[in-house]
This record gives sequence, structure tokens and C-alpha cells, in this order.
Amino acid sequence: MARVRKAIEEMNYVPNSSARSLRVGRTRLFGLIISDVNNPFFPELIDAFESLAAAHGIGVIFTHTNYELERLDSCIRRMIERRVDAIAIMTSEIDERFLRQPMKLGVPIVLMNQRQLAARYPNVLVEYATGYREAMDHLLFLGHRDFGFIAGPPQLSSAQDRKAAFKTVSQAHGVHLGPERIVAGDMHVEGGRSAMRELLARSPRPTAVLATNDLMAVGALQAAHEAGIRVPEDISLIGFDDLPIASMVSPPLTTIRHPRRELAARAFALLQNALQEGNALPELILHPHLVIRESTASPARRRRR
Amino acid sequence: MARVRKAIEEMNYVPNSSARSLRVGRTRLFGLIISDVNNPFFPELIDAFESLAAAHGIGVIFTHTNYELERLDSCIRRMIERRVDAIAIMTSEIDERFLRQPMKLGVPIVLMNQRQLAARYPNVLVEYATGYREAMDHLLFLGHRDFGFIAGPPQLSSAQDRKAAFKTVSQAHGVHLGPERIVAGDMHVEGGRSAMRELLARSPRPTAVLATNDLMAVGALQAAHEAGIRVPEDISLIGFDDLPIASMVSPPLTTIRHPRRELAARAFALLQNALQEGNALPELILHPHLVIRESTASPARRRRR
DNA sequence: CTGAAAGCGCTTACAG
DNA sequence: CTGAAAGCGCTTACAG
Repeated sequence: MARVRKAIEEMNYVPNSSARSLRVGRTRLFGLIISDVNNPFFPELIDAFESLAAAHGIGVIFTHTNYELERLDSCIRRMIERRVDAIAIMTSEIDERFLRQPMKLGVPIVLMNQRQLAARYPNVLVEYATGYREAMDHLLFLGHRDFGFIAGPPQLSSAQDRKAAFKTVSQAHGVHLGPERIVAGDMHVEGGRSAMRELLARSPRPTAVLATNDLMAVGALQAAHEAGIRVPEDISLIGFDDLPIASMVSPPLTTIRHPRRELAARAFALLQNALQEGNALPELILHPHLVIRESTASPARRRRR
Repeated sequence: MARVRKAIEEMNYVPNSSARSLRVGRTRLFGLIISDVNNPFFPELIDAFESLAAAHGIGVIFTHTNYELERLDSCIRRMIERRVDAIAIMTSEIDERFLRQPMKLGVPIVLMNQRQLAARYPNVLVEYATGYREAMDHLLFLGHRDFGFIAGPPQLSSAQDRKAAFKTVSQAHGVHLGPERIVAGDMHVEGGRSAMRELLARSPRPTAVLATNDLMAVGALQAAHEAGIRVPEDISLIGFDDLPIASMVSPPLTTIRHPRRELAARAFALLQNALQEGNALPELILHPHLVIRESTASPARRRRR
């Protein structure tokens, strides 16, 4: 008898999780929504989230919005149909409208850096200013005084947050930034390249340029190469994110490392916590830090006004 | 009555897919197993697979082995517990042992480029030789005669397949490659860099180097930079895969584009087909093609033996 | 302590 | 054509 049972188990038996879910009311499935897998910002986040989930016996079902806000709705809907236990929405653009259904159904959600929604929805916050403070300390110490900033598109809140943080930090350091020092790009390589071309035409030319993300910093590097301007001898360059490419280009980029793994871990912990309906987790803010590589150096001596 | 029902539907109702799956015996869930999300080879594949699935109302549950063969077993097991309808195993290393359970349970699987298993398991095959043929035509036309090849580790079958394809094509072109022309790397940037350093020390120094993947080609580029050797003026360089970084480095890499989206689409089609138990899909082999950018040029004139 | 029964929310085959 | 019933495979509360 027992032998038969054992044999059955050893041979074939795998519990049917649909049946169990139906009975128990939990699927042990989390949803993860991101903007775009092809954006090298996300893989590490996905990796960290999925590894953590696997370690807890939780599966991850995963969709992306491709930056289209409307697709977020169908992403969330699909997750709810699958009866995921909780959803991590790691896109930078979010419409509160779409959040109502999961909230109503009691499906915990967590957002990434949605400051305007932080009071009403669980959120993992990253304090960009910390990274910019370290970057400015570094550049000022090297002797830079003329800065340029490659911003992102006006409608992208994460880009605007970064710009605001940079401005605040600059002011605190007594650095004045006229509007002609800030050029917007499209967050991709190409946008960084054209923004850099504009910045290089300014007079006085900035001796240090910060880009809102590494992709644009890579573009900026290309623009400098093309113009015969050496990095870091003629101009220093700092990115943001610390993507794998940041250390693959020449020179390897000094950049501000976005704590993606910590972000994923925190999102996961918040969701787990919400499900266990214990006490709320203590508030926690993540901080990006400067990673110094080879794209920054002291500015070449030259005449100043 | 009808009004009540309608109201209910409009307000809250979302069908419970666990219940439906239990009843119907299908989950409309596919499993996707890859080696490593952080490897930039995979995001585009994931993207294509997931988009296709979403368009068919199928969800994707996704795990990675982190290159550890043993983890493939638990990946497959988890998918089977979730009762996925089918599994795409897109890792380059596979142990047939782990494939028995899904086969026994009648869960269709599809593999990526497992030539040794192609007779017994559905497989998406990529004919590497096509890409190498185009690459060699290009290099020979430019006037190159001394080649170097950065291979991958001996135990990685995909790397060995590429090397074998390259050798076959070289021979067909009457190019002889002594063992000292082939150096192995680790498939990452660092391995490409050190392999290139060795190749640069050879005499006669190769005028053109092909790397088994783009990551190593990027490393090779760095090694050339560090040695003060210009690409493409002093040495031509060709990668493989056409990762996003290939066009971000300077100079942008000439490389062989791996048809990742087509691979994903084909894998998806094979799985769908297996589920519909119609006729088998006609055999199809995918071909990578050369993408010419700026890392290749005619070799500088110099004395030859 | 053990074992049979009820029920989770669907779909579908069947009775009326 | 319509509507009530059975059953998918689990888990758990309950009877013995």
C-alpha cells in the first residue's frame, strides 16, 4: 500500500497548483510589470525579483508596457485574471486610474518612485539627490566650474525628478545653471549624442557634463569622440544608472549607480509584508551612489572670464 | 435581474483562471527558461516571446538557470507544477535527463539549437555558417589574409558550434588556421580582452579578428585601445550576436546578427503547433547575417613573408 | 488520531 | 433552447 503510493509519487505525481490555488485562495504567483525588457535598466531588477521569489516558492508572471501608459491597464487586468497574489509595478509612468481595481480587490501593489502617489500607495523611493551630491562633490573637487546637464523629456517623471534633484544639489553647492546649460534628450543613445553636440557649442564650453541616464552618456561620449574632444582630458562626463555598458565603453564611465537589486528586494519585501498583514514595514529610502571610473578628471587649464 | 448581473460584471467580476484551468485542463500559460536575464542576448528574445504570447492571450512564466545545469531541473519542475501548457527552453546547455518528465506528461517543449538532440526534441536551429560565410567574404574582399579567432569555453556547446562553423567556412575559403590563431575566452568582456592581448602578441599579427560573441568583441576592442592599436585601421574586428552594445562602442562593431526575434517567434509557433496536434510544422532553419559597421576595413599595407 | 465529505469557481455534457 | 448538475484536484473542517 504505502509502497504503491510511494511509487506513484516517485514516478509521476506533481501537485496541481490550479486546484490548490482554487481551494486555498492563493496562487503563490506575483506579477511584475516593467516598461521594456530591452532597456538595460530592467534585467538586473527582474533577476533580483525573480530570484527572491523563487527562493520563497513564488512564481513570477511578467509583462511589459513598452512605455505605453494604456497598456498598463491590460497588464494589470491580465495579472488579476491570473489571480496573482500581488503586483510590483516598476514602470516610471503610472496612471492612478488603473490602480483602483487591484486596490478594490485587495491585491497588494507596490510602485517604483512615484512620489506623487507615495502617500496613497506603497512605494519604493530612491533619493536621487544623494547621487548628485556625491557627483558634484567629486567634480568640484576636481576643479570644475562650468557644468552642462543632459535632461530627459518633460513628460517623463523619472527624468524630471532627476533634473530637479540635480538642480537642488547644484544650488546648494552655489553653482548657478542657466537654462542654456540644460539640454533635453530622448533617454536613448541618439538623444544623448545630439544633446552633447549642442552643449559642446556653448560658450564657455562646459568642462563637465552630467547625463540623466547612461544611455545618453554613451551618446554624449560618441559626440565628443566625433568632435575630436577627448574624455576626460577635455571634458568630464558622468552618467546615471550604472548599466553594464557604462563599464564597457572607452573610457569606462563614471556614473551614479541606481540600486536596482535593492529596489527589487524592497518591492518584494513590501509585497510579502502586505500579504502577511502584519505591521507595516518601516519607511526606507534607497540611495544611489557615485561610481568613479575613467570619464572624469581635472579640467585642462584655460583662460576664464 | 439582468441589470443586477450587468452591474456585477461591470463593477468587479474577473473570471478566476485557476478555476477555469482546473476545469478545462489548460492554463494558457507558457514557460520560458533562459540562462541569464543579465546577458544582453536574452531581453529581445524574451520581449518577442512575451509579446507573441500576450497577443494570443497566453501568459508567460519565466525562470532562469544562471548557467547552472542542475537548476534547469527545478525550473522545469516549477513550470510543471504550475501546469504550463508548454515550455520553451532557451538555454544553451541542456541535459536530456531533465526533459523526460515534461515529455512523459505530454507537455510540449522546444529547445534552442541543440543539434545533438534535434532528432528527438523539437528544436529551433540556427545555421551559424551562413553568418561566417558572409563575414569571411567581407574580410577576404577587404584583403585580409591573417585571421584570429576568439573562441568560447570548451564545455559551452553553442560556442563550440560557432567555432566549428567558422573553421568549416575558413577551410572552404582556403584559409588555413593554425591552433595558435585560436584563443579561448569566457564569453564575457574580460575574457575577450585577455584573449585579444594574446592574439596581438602573435607573429605575424592577425589583421582581422572574429570573436564568438559581441561581449568578447567589446573586450577585444578595449585590449586594442589599450595597446594603442587602432580599429579598424590597424586591425579589423567582427563580433557575433548584434547586441545593443555592438552599435554603442566606438567604433561601432561589424557583427553577425543572431536572429533572436525570429528564434522566439519560431519557438512559440512550434509550441502552439504541438498543442493543436495538427500536422508538424515544416522544417525551418534560421540564418544569421553580417551587419557591416565601422570596425572592419582594408588592412594597412605591410611586409608579408 | 484517521478518513470521508464538502467546496473553491469554473465549464460542459446532459436533462427537461 | 434553457437551466441545473456534475466534476476538475486539491485542502481543510468535521464526523467517527
